[in-house]
Order: sequence, then structure tokens, then C-alpha cells
Amino acid sequence: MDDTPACCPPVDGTAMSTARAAEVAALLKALADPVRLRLVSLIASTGTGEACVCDLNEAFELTQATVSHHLKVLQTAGVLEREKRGVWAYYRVRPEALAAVADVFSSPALAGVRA
Amino acid sequence: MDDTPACCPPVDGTAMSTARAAEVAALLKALADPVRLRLVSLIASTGTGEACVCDLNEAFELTQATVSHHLKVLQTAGVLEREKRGVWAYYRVRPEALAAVADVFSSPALAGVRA
DNA sequence: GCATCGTATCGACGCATGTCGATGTCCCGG
DNA sequence: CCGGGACATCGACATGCGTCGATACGATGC
Repeated sequence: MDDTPACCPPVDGTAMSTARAAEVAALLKALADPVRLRLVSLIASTGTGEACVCDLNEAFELTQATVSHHLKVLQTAGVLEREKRGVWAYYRVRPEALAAVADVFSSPALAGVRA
Repeated sequence: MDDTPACCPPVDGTAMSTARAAEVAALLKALADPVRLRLVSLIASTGTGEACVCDLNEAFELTQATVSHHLKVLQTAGVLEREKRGVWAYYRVRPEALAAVADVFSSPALAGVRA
């Protein structure tokens, strides 16, 4: 047996690459905010799958400018997509973005360690 | 019929609560960093499910203090747990934390909108 | 055309966060 | 007992981010 108290079992190459880590981190950063999380949830939980900004504004005790800012962050990250119909603007969730997050944290290399 | 161009189909109560949003956001904030993401990945991808700090230090071009800081953030958020054995400190992934994230973004209220 | 309403953008402010060097603490070997 | 190695903590700095008020922009209605 090897009873030398070596601390360093070498790391295999299964780990996430730096580039991919940056991608995922960018996506998570967009979602790592209570307001934005609730925005996504509110939009997703509508029957139609979309919501207009006037609804979302009333759901928070925040300035319209702030809500608009959060919506833009989510849109830039690819979580939401915007469509303007008439006077109003509607936001829709892009399910692929959320699925991507779910996939990362369901992957055997991360969550499945104890499987 | 109602042909007034009302923009506001009311929001049902299916959405995430403010309190839960804050919880999830805190967890996501801990994970929304390229370095921390790679730390979790590195630890999870070891055969033993744990890694010692000396390994992790060498995997980044960062100060030991910075890596230690990131590890503490992950530990505080409940993503990692720490165990000191002899001279070395070992970190292990808490699968429940990662599963919680996966669950949130797999829930029908969010990802399943288009199902 | 002009006032109005819905939404996006701008500039500024304060607070949180990532990074570092230096120092502290604990444990082990000699 | 004392020196050294492994990590954690501290203080400081720069940058990023959430929030706001004010303003700009485009479509409607009168």
C-alpha cells in the first residue's frame, strides 16, 4: 500500500475547460439575481409563454428603468427574446437557455459524482 | 368579445416567490464565476470526489489567497464542504446543491413552458 | 401636429466583489 | 522547542453591478 501522506492525486482531464466555464458563468451571472429570476419565472408562468413589460413593471417595487435594465441583461444573455407588437413590448423565455443550465448541473461530471 | 388591445393578461400565482428567488439567486451567485465553476468541476471530476487545496492552487494562475477565498464562498453557499486531514484541507462537492440548481431549471414552471 | 403613453437609454451614485500582498494560525518534523 | 509548510484571514484597491431620476424615442389618439 501507499501510506505516504501525499495530498495530490492528479486531476484528470474530465473537468470543465476554462472557455466553457466562462460561457456558463456568463449565463449564470444573468440569472443570479432575485429580480431577474422572478422576471423569468413570471414570464414563463403565463399561459401564453410571454408577458408584456407593463405587467412586469407592476410586479416589482422598482423603477421602470430598472426593470427594463434587467430585461435587457436577460435578453443579452440569451435567456429572453423581445418582440414589439403595436405599442407594447413582449418578452418570451428561450427554453434552450434554461435547459443549458439544467444540463450543466445534471451532467455526470458534476452532479453525478455520487451516482 | 373583448377586442380592446389590452396588453395585460393577468399573472397567475405559479411564479416563483420573492423569498425563493432570493434563495436560488444566492446559490447561483456563488456559482456564477468562471473560477468557482472550474473549482467545482475539478473537485467533482476527481476519482475520489474530493480534492486538496494544493491541487486546486496549481490549476489556476491565481494567488493562493484568491483560490482560498473562492473556496470559502462556495462553502458558505453550501456547494462545497471542507474537511481537514492532517496538514491538508480537502474539499468535497455537495451534490444536493447542484441538484437543486438542476431542479429549478428543469421545473415545468420554467423550462417546461414549451413542453 | 401635438400631447400622451409605453418603453428604452443615459449618467450618476453607492455598494458588492475579485484580486492581491502581507500576516496569522495550525500542524508536523527534527 | 523551534522552524517550516499548508491554508486561512485581513486590509486595500479597482472594477462591476443594481438602482435611480431624467431624458430620448416611437407609436397612438385627438
